Amino acid sequence: MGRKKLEIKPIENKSSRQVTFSKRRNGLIEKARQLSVLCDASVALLVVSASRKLYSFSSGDNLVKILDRYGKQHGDDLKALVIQATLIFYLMYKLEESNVDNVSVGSLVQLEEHLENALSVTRARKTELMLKLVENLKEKEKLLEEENHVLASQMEKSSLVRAEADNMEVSPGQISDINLLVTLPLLN
Amino acid sequence: MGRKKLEIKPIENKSSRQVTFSKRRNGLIEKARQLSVLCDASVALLVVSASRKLYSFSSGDNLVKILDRYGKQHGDDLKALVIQATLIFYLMYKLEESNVDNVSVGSLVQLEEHLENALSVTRARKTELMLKLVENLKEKEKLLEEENHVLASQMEKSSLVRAEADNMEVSPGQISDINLLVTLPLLN
DNA sequence: AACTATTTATAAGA
DNA sequence: TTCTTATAAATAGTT
Repeated sequence: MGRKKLEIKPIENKSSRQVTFSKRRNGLIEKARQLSVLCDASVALLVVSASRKLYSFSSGDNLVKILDRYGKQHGDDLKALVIQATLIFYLMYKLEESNVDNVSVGSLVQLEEHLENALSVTRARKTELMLKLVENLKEKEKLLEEENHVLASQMEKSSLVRAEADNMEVSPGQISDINLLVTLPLLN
Repeated sequence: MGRKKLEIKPIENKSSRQVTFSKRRNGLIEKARQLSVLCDASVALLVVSASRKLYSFSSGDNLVKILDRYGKQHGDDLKALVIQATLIFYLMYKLEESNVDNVSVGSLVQLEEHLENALSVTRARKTELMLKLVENLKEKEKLLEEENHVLASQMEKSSLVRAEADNMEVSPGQISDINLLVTLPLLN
């Protein structure tokens, strides 16, 4: 929306990229603010420029509450992780916003609690996944061993059949289907 | 931008609020995407509706790298906390994005590491703040004790002065400045 | 979900 | 950066 239609692809010219960034960043933050006010929504926005400057917006205190409720409503572990993380993000945003010297011990204690929670959820999830992984591997191992066993016994049979074939004339009809099935994989 | 100018204040009507939320949320996410593409910026956006549904956007993998570099450039503890949190937020967003069953043990191990880092930074910061707090309190205590001491000795002097005044006639010139200074606070 | 009259955002220029 | 302005884009109210 300007004098010309702009394709959405990286802007090559450095100075016009800088100008566009400045304008659109402001626009985006304003839009985020409007959405939160108009629709009673909680919005957290984080923008990092190419030159590594950090810009952010977050709607009021109710975010923590809403996310907390959201977390309770959705029992899923992984979602809970996201909620935890978002809480932490939000808390830290608040910490950054306030003056460094005004950071209360209380907020840090709260933050520590959130981190510990997130950590324990993460560990539980990791353990669960690893147990599943080990189980799967054991099952695979078992199947492979069985297959091996079958193959070995079939190989034995097959060599017997070959030995017989070396020693005597056999009509085609006498070669069993089983022996065919076994010998085919052995060709690979 | 519509048939009428809309004031930026909470929309009362439930259904039009819902419709506006849906439209503007999509618009916001699209704008976030455009900014990240046009200007080589990293953007993370999180929206929680009044009905507690979660919508989010995050630009590509480079966010982790950029934030990491940003963190190194800005040594400040508190900023580092924000970076850590943002990393966690980003990681968890990525986790949510991928299918639950596809979450690798590796990502969770990585996440655990990040959480542990954030936790230790938080603890260090908390300890530091508490030590400062204790120091400040001790200093205050010391000052108050000194003040008390001075006041007590002055009270003693003052009562002596009063006793003298009760027992003898004194000309105005004989009341020393020191005694005046002492007696004035005692009037409060 | 579409439509469309308006408002709003913004690209280019200064 | 900041302002201006022509134009593109978003969207409020309507169907």
